[in-house]
Amino acid sequence: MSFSQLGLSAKVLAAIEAAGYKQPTPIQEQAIPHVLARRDVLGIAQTGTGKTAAFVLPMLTQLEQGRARARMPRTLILEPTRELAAQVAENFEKYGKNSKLNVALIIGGVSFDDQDAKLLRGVDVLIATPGRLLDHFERGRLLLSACELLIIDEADRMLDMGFIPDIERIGKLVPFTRQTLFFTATMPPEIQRIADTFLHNPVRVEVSRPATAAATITQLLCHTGRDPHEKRETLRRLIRGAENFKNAIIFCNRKREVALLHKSLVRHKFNAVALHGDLDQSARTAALDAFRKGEAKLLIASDVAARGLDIPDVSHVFNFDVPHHADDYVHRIGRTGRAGKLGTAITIVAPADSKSVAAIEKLTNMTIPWMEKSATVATEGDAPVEARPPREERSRGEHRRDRTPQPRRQHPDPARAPRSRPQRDHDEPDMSHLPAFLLRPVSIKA
DNA sequence: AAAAAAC
Repeated sequence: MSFSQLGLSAKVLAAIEAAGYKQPTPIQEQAIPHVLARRDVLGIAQTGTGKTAAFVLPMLTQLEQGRARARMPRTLILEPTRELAAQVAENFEKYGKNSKLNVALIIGGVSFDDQDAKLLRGVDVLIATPGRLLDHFERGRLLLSACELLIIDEADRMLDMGFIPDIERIGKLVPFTRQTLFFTATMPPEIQRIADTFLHNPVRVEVSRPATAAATITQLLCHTGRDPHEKRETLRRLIRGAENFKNAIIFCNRKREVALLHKSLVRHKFNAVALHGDLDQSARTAALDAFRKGEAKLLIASDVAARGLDIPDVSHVFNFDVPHHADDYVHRIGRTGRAGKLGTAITIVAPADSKSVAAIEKLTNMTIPWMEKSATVATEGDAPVEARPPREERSRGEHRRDRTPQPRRQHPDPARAPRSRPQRDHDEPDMSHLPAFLLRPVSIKA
């Protein structure tokens, strides 16, 4: 099957070829003809399946005819996060360079007036997060009565984030006669109910999880203590020892922890940027840009970056914290091993996390190996000596007395290891339980 | 338990 058989316009086919794509993915192959036939589509697909192009490409073909009127967008795409919205906008740039379409990105955290000016000029494609869209609507800067196509992307995530009331409200502002595309990764009952209210006689298109996800990602667990300093030390050791390292996303459960860890890594001369929802939008965009361009090797992030972000070449994902929700784990590690590339996902597990790990193993239906289990026992002399942290860090509540390094024996099952650790009589972590490949130092550009 | 999203 080739793109030329799907009914796309010549301009769009030329753009696809220029982008270097040869073959449609299963979701594109199944959805594009229905979208072009103006059917409603219920798409069940994860990110990484080519879902975005499955609606961008036929939209470009459809929109070649007709023209937008001031303040009346012709199509509307709703996304749960600002970064995802921006990413969809980039797709229109990429495939739409032969078309003269007006694309507007309507998200929070950036100038309202610039967006307003764009709306006034008339937009063919409006890509929005719900809050800012409703803001424009309430101020009377936007009418949805000429909108022919509504796309709800990442519906299950919108549900998680409590956006469904906003989405339902927006749905009522768009004419009943519109075409609707509804994408979700999972189909819990609540999402099914919402899909039923939004869609009329939809075609159901379902693709399995990208086979790439499980197969190309090496997953590992690494045991650590509960002390934050020790966790950070474990992380630094994992990064320095990572095999085939190119870059990494490091996930934390809390925004505060993202900021803290980012500071600490920068102090340790790592080339790191941070991304979470409390940063202003320019900082968020700058961080993501730097990471995408390879200027920053480490991206420390909250779950704002867990789903959908498409960075084709991430070699490692580290979970600094075990996610509380097992499906977040799946989304986080899916940031690596993309587009057929190999990836490694290492989760740092403190004693209190065993329940969360069990839930993840249940969901993924696999036992994730502990790094210790495949250990090649290294002698003390083999372990690289880690640079002593700079003074500032030691003075920030992380004082520890200098002690002679002592090898620590690993409990056979770290999840059941006694909670009270006998004594902390080493300044450097014990590396004797690590496989040899993790002990090889890797230099990271500062 | 937390993240995300509007001024």
